[in-house]
Amino acid sequence: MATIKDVARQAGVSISTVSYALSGKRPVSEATRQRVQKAIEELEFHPQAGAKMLASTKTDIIALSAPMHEATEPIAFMTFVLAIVTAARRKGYDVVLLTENGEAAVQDIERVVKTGLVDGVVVMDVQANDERAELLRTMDIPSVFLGLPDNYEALACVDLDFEAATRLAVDQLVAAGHRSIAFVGHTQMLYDIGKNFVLRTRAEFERYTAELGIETVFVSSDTENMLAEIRNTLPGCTGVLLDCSAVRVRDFLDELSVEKQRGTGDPLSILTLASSYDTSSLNPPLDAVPLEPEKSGRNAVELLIERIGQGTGPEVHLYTPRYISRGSVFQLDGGHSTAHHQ
Amino acid sequence: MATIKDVARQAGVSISTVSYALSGKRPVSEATRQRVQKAIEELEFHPQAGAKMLASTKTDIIALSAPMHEATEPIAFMTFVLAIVTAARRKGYDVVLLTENGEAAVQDIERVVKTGLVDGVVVMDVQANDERAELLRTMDIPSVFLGLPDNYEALACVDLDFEAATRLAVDQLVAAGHRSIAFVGHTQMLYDIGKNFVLRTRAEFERYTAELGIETVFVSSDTENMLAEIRNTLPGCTGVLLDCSAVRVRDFLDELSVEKQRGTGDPLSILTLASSYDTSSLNPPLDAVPLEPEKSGRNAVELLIERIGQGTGPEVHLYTPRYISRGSVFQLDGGHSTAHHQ
DNA sequence: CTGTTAGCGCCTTCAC
DNA sequence: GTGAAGGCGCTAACAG
Repeated sequence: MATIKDVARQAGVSISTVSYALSGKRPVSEATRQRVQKAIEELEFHPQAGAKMLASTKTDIIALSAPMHEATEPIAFMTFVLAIVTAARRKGYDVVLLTENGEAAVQDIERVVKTGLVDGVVVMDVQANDERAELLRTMDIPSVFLGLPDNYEALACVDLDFEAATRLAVDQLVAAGHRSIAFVGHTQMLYDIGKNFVLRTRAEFERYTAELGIETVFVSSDTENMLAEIRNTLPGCTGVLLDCSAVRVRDFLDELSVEKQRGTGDPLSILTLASSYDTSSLNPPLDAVPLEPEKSGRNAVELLIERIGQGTGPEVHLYTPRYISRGSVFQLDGGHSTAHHQ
Repeated sequence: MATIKDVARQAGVSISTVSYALSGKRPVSEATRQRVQKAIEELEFHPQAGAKMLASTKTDIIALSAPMHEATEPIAFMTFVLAIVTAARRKGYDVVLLTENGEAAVQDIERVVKTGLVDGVVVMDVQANDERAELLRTMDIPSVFLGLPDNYEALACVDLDFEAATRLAVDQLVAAGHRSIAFVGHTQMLYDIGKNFVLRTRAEFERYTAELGIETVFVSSDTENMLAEIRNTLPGCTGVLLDCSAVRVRDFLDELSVEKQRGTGDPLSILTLASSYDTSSLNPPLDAVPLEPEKSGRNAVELLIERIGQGTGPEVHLYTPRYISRGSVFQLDGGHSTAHHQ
């Protein structure tokens, strides 16, 4: 295995020149940098990760705390992980994946940080009362939360502005003339374990619709026949906001299609909220206020790396929701589709 | 940050004694080991990953090559990743996740290996003609493939025993009285490019049914209407073995449901072979000889770690198939469901 | 712009 | 059963 010493000898320069040619932390003349480069290639030199870590306390590795549990949604999980790993690699970082949850997640983070394995931590699947927030607040290592814990003091977080997203969705329905709206939420378990954005979304829906004087009903996606439940509880309902898993969205559409075949039930305007899955290939394609995992994942990594370099203070980045129109929200009176927005 | 030196001083022993107390590579008297342990806790000592790597060329990290592409199935991906990370952590290893595919996947593996970041590599989503096989064959680092590439010479692989799985599936149908069985295979392309397990499964089906004197027909899942093809070619057919993609399984069930509504066609016993997807939530739920990601993922990691320790030769581990009964295979004569197996 | 050199923290061979 | 000491390969002062 070739070492930096071999490269130095081969290129006829000193060890430090090789090091600086590699890191760019000191100017190196073009001529010598070329000779160094040539030697590196000839010897197939690869800087040893361990030696670099030891000497510089930089590892070029970040930890991704992605706790997995019963309620983990495969598509969202995969999309986030892919976005984060891809963004990290683009910046020259590798990712160690931590999948434990609860107390074990805390211990894993503690371990990789204290042993100096990682330069920073990305926290996925943030709970309202997340134990990892308390840990990282006191831990003197850069971290970024993908989601907003209740107490986000002294933390860096990036998240969709769920309140704004909820209002945006409601606004679309209201603009189309709807005054009686159903909200299909997540499973009861998610509310119980205190998953933050799930709670915030539902709360904002209720607050905002009340403010607008809209009639509403909440249906959790544990409900066997969600549509029937809506029809029974809120007979005048004309719009539905889906804030649940991709699977249950599909189930809901199935129920709707059965209803349509039977010829019962008035048409419903439908849109999905905070969807991390693709709503364009559903039948019918659905309007959406998407979660955009790729975007937030990338943002989180970039923010983290910025902080690894400079170590700035706490900051919460709530990104503005976007509305994607696919024709599943209809004007209530005229029966026309709403204008298409971006 | 406490170093091993601090621990040594605090415990009143030498540095090497601390090191050996930690690694257990040399006997240490119970008394001193306790003093060392106490000092470690008091100082909150955490061995530095980089220093350990440099000195020992052991990293306690493995790479997981889990290429992600358009066709990646979220559930299978998540299940495999979880199984692998969990198994690795249990053995004291961290996992760096590599998500690139194609040539970039090869380069990523090369990089983490050459820089000495990892002690071994687990290869997921193995293709018939996988570029990573060629790389790792020549790479002098322990690796384990989750799946069998065409050329598995000099490699360690863990996979389902597809021959045994095929026989198990056939046995179930035969035990239920079926003597005329259809085999719905993969697309013709997969057979043409010579994908290993696909060929072996089909070949074993034909060999074994011939041995048992069973009447059969093979239908590739390229066939437009698979069911009609079976009805035409093998009118007496009473059992179907599905060895194709989840999508085509669903299509087949749809064809069957149409047939049932028309009232034509005798009932068929159905079961899936080597399914990595959930067959319990299909309609109807299907008997299965599953692929079992959790099990093979764990096996792969354990085999890898064994090889990191001892570096043995190539080996192919084919694990024994399991039969899951969900009532989709009926007793031919009495019309009773078969006994439920584990 | 380049070279010299002292560590980084731990492992491990050698001596006792 | 324990200690002493020489690296592992690289980074980053310090010195020109």
